[in-house]
Amino acid sequence: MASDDFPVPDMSDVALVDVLRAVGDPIRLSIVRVLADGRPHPKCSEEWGFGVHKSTMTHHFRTLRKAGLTQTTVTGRTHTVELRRAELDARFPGLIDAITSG
Amino acid sequence: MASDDFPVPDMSDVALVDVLRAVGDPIRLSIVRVLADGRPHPKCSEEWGFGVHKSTMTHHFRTLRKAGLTQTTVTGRTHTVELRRAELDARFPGLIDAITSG
DNA sequence: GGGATTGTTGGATGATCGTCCAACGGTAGG
DNA sequence: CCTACCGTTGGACGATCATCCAACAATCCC
Repeated sequence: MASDDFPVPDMSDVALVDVLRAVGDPIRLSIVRVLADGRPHPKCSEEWGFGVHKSTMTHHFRTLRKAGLTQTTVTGRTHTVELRRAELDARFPGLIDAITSG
Repeated sequence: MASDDFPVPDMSDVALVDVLRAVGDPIRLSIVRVLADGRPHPKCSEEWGFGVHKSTMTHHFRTLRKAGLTQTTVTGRTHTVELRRAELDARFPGLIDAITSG
């Protein structure tokens, strides 16, 4: 399973309403707020202390990626996820700030 | 049916994730963008040119109100809806701007 | 009062969503 | 090779959601 198996939409194709729907879930919003530090995070990180099943996390990470919020990099058997910060800031100015502040 | 029949949550009780979920729908996002002009708008306004049933609009207006985004004023047989702009800006700085710009 | 306007309520329906589980597939390390 | 680890896939299930429809309620105007 390579990084190519996690395609990302063109940011110009990303609709605001889809971004909002993606972050309109407690777990996904928490993920985005952690990712807002700008660094890549492993999917298995202990930071995600939600009490949900592995496959549920897979579902949430996929939802965020397909909504244009994140991108996944595969290195060996670990996956790291990262916020598409610069692109998001260019497309939706102030949105990520507003969502992740506080 | 008076204005008291449309209770509004305390802004301090409003969670960001609920606001985001409320606005994560095409129709409700459009409503909020129209309301962003700061003026009250009648619920029956022609501005809402979505091809949906009356009761569907009732559902969306209720969803927005319960999420803390709007407030309703009843005058006679017409209802006007209004964005709780100042309160929202104080609670979630930059959010409404980010959502309604562009 | 009678009819038209404005909007809500309740129920029904089909779709989507969040979650879990079992099974599978690479990858790394002994 | 064999095992442990990391993560995905597919299916299943209950809950929520957006929508429509019919019926109702309140208000305004003639």
